[in-house]
Formats: sequence, C-alpha cells, structure tokens
Amino acid sequence: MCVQGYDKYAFEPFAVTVDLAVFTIRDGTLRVLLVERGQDPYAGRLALPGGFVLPDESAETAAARELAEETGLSDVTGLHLEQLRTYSDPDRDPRMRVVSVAFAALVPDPPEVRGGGDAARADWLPYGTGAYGPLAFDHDRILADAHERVGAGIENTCLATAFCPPEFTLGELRGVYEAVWGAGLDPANFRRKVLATPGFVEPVHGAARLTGGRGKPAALYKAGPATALHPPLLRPPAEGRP
Amino acid sequence: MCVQGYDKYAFEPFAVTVDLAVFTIRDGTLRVLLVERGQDPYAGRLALPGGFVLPDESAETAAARELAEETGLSDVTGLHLEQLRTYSDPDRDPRMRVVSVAFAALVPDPPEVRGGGDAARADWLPYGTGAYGPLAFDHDRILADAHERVGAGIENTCLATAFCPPEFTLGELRGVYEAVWGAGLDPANFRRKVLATPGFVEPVHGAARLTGGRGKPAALYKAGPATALHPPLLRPPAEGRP
DNA sequence: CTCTTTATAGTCGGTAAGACCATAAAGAGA
DNA sequence: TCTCTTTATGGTCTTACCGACTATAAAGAG
Repeated sequence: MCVQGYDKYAFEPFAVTVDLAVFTIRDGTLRVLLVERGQDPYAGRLALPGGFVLPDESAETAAARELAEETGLSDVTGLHLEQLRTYSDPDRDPRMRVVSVAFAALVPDPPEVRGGGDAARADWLPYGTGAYGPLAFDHDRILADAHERVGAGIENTCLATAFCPPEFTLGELRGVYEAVWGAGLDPANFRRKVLATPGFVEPVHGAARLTGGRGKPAALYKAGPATALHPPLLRPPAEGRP
Repeated sequence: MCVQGYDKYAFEPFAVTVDLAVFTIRDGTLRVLLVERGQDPYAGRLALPGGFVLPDESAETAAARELAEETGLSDVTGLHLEQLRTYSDPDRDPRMRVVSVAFAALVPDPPEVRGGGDAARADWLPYGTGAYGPLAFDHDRILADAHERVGAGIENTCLATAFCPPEFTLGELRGVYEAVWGAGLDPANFRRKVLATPGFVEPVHGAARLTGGRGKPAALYKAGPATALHPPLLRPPAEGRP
C-alpha cells in the first residue's frame, strides 16, 4: 500500500485516529471515561474512546465530534479539550499503521453516557485505583500522560474551573485540586491563594448562596477572565518529583 | 484515494510528516534553523526542516533522523528533542492531506549546516527579529508554538542546559534564559537561585576554570541529574501574560 | 440542644525573590 | 604601568508569599 504522486517521494499512507482521555470529578474522585471494545484486537478490554479522523476534519474537529458522540456534550458547555501528543509507534496497532492524536478533555458534571458509536459499553471509572485492568493498545500510557498533563495544567492555568459547573463554591474548586492531585489542601490557604490571583474566579454578586450538604453555606463564584495563573498554584511536593 | 479493510470502516489515508523547530544560541541571540524550499508550493520561501515519516519509523525516530540529516547532530551529544503537537488542518498543504507532527529541538552549539536532503539552503536565523519573511505552510504558527514551549520549558525543567556545551559557566546558562525570554536577569540572583535548586547543575570539581573573553574567569559546571525544577525559575512578568 | 461539618477570617514564622551593594579577577586601552 | 571596563561571586535588606495553625460562623444530624 504505497502511494506515488507527492513530489518525487513515495510514502506510506497512515490511518490517523484520535483518542480521548475524558476526565470528570464524581464523588470527590477523579474519573475517566472508558469504553469496552467489542471486537478484536483487545476484544473485551477497556480502551479510551476515539475514532478515525475524517477526510475533511482536523484532529481537533474529530476529537470534538467523538466527544459529543460518546458523552452528548457539545462545545456549548464550558468544556475543555486540549491536544496532548501524538502516538506513532509502528506496531502500536497490530493490524496496520495507525497514528493517533491524543486529547485530554475535562467535563464538569458526569452526564449520562450514551454508548454511541461502536463502543460496547462506556462508563466513568475512578482513575488510578486499579478498578480496571490494563487498557487496550498503548492507552495505559496515553492515560498516564493525560493525567500528568491535567495535573500540571491546573497548577499553571485556570483549567480547574473546567471541571466545575458554571457557578461553584470554593470548596468544590478545592475538591478538583484534591481529586486530581490526590492530596489534601488546607481550605483557608487555598481560599486565600485563589482570591489573591486576579481574574481566576469572580464572586456572583447576587447574594446567591448554595450548599450541597452539611456545613455553613458557601458563597458562589464563577470562572474569571484570566487564563494563566501568576504565580502558579504549586501542588504539594510528592515522592518521585524532587 | 480511499482504502477498505480496517474493520468495517473506510478511511482516508494521510501522509504523515515531521517538522522541526531547531533552536540554538549564537552571539547571545536565539536562532532557529530554516531551510529554503526548492519547489512549489512556496518555492523560495523559508520553512522548517522536516520530512516524511517512513513506514517503519515512529515520529520520534523520523524527527531524530531528519535532525541528523539537516545538522549532522546525532543523539550522542546532549541534545534535546521534544514533541510539540500535531498540526492537522485539512488544507494546511494545498497538494493533499498531510498531517504533521511538530518537534522542538535544542542544540548546544551551532554546527555547520550541511544542506542535506532536498533543502536548497539551510541557515541559523535569529528568531523574532523579522530577519525572515513569512514561512511556508503553517510554519509561522508552529515556530511560535515551539518558542512558547521552549520558553515555558526552561522555566520548569532543566532544559536550558541542553543549549549549553557539556561544561559551561553560569554566565552562559544565564545567557540562555536571557536569549529565550528576551529579558535581562540579575546575575547574582540567578546564581543564587540555580545553585539553590538541587540537581540542576554540579560544579566540575577539578579547579578547571575558563573564560571566553573579558572579566573574571568563571567556574565551570555541568548538568545535574535533576530533570524538573522545584520550585520553577519564573520568568519576569511581561505584558500580555497576566 | 449538642455535636459535627464546612466556610471564612486572622495570625505567625519561615522562606524565597527582587533590588541593591561590595569585592575579586581578568582584559583593554591610555 | 596604571586605570577603566567587564564579568563573576558573595552578601544584605526588604517585601511578599506560603504553610501551619487558631478562631468564629452557620448550617444539618442525631
């Protein structure tokens, strides 16, 4: 399968796909959307949702389309879709040459998963708890890279608000950091730091207050205009990252 | 040009290429390796070096091969090659569907450029000074993205040593930061910060000293084992990055 | 009514970073 | 030779921030 006609070169045609690592927060834990493969190879194994890039699409367009097909989410909600990197190992797919552009997506609230497309089943599974076995293809590595990217992203950018509904409390925002980093944060210090960063969040000036459960009702905030955090909101130092 | 045989799908074959933004420091200024295109489209325009991914290569392998072909550098020197992102706009190449995986590379000293491959000419041109017109294809955007990535990378990682020879002075290392960021840094504060970061640099214990020109001879250092900087070496706040 | 839970405000001490000064050691030029 | 310039290196000072901690307020659970 070799195509002539591009300058003086002969080149191998590749199939180009997108793979999506879609994260959300539910019950205070970070979860990722996984689908069960219905066909070989890796039939019955879990995998990241994804699909082929169509002839008239960019990878970004294809990723947004796949995300909408799998979750029903379109761009109207404040969702975040970010290109991660491209995985192009020659034998990453045993059938043929497939180059995959991976994306990390952050969605606020877990909507019902419609098992659209060819996915046998789809579900939000807690990340990093061993709740699922090894994924198909090289998706374990893609998922780990996506998690690292998201963890670094909420450190330097206002990305964390993408996990939250349009209006949220500072406790919910803190829950995002704790779920992604897997570490507890001091509520008072977190509050001081977030409010000291201009443009990160803005109070909903109407005396609107809301509480999900116990405790004193919290004030509501919405995402501010800033996109980067200066200075960054550093995560607590952990083992292995000196 | 549509290929059947992958599951039940029909998919469009893509050509996959790599594009390289190769940076170096010469005369205290940041320079990028550009080649002049010898054929249409964009004949005579400057472009980033690059080429096709061969059937048995990953994009990383292809990038390393192209870098070696263009500059004569192989992996033996402490060079840095990092995947940037993938550009897949459907009409980014007027001839056909080409998906390009872009890489950013950092090389220590400008070796002689061998105009290998199909590049008519190749040269190290100063970045961001208008010394070259608009680049071919979407390479202006790729180059800008690469510069932003390198600028952020030396903030959080030990990447800056990749611009330096195996042994270097702290003045040379500071020159890397100043050239990439386009801002002056206080020599004393820079020294304090770098030496306070464990594993960033290590003194060459032999009383070896060296000076390139005027001034007191500086002590020599080599890259340390650390890969990430904690805390990051923040660049001075500039306009437009609040 | 009391306990628990969460939000919010404030304090205190350590650390880091920027601005700045001082000294040392070389070359350049008068 | 002497002086000036240049660069490296060491130090101080002040401010800002950050983590740890305490205290208070306001709700629900029992």
